[in-house]
Amino acid sequence: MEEFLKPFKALSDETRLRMLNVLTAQECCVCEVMQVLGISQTRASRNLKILEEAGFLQARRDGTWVYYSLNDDSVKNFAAALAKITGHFTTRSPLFKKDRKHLKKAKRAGLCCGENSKICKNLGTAGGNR
Amino acid sequence: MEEFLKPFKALSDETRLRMLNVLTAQECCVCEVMQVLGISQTRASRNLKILEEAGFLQARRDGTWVYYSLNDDSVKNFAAALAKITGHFTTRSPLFKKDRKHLKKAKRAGLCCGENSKICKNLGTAGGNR
DNA sequence: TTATAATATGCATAGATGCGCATATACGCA
DNA sequence: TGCGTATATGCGCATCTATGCATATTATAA
Repeated sequence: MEEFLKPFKALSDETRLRMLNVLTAQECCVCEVMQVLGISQTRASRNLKILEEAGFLQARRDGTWVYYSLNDDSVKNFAAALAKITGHFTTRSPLFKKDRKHLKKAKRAGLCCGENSKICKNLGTAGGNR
Repeated sequence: MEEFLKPFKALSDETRLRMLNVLTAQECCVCEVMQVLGISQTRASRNLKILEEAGFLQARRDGTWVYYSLNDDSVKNFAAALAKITGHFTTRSPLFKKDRKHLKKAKRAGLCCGENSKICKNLGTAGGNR
């Protein structure tokens, strides 16, 4: 997965949002999370890991237990970045930059609409590159 | 889908992030988006709609064309909410509130670990409610 | 070293998601 | 009213995701 997508994917799941909600209040071990949310051990462990790998959580081992806690800075930084989609994410992915370039070059008149509509259609069908 | 999940889901896709990136720069019709990103018409239309339904975009019809533009407030509000996961999202979903309650009631000692570990295991296997 | 508890992970599967194709709909114009 | 262009959508399929089950791994203590 594209690296910059990770945090977005991590947040797109109810279980994981519930986890953040709980961990915002206090650090918890896997065991506690699973009980508070009423979910299985596997589910707790896996989703905590996903949040950790996205940078939102940090893990701390204490004997047999692994305690997860919110990386508050990470959440705030991410939120701040999101607030100004422009620029920030652009610098993270060459694809984003390219899109911007395309946009600049394209004057609306020439881009689509009117006599160029065939280009439009061709593009539409040309795909297949899922 | 849970309503509060919508914006998160909407942001968890590369195509849609690219769209936001472009629409941040200027309002575009579907036709333009598909050409700038080099994607099919179907794909453009569908994903723009998803972003719109999540509240990030607004659509404006002008004759045959539908122009989409960034709802900047929406993005900023969402980002602000995300920055303080605590509280804000809690008020959006009863499930979130419930989790918090569980957490408060539970004293760490009694929650898991040690002699109560069986409860842990039972919970783990009890599931089946995917 | 062996037993036990907490956590992580390989594998299989049901459900969600993304997208192309074909087609429907919306709109302007003759 | 009929036609061309732009956009939306039903359907089907390939892929991704989340999860349970069984099992491995890590750590503690006897």
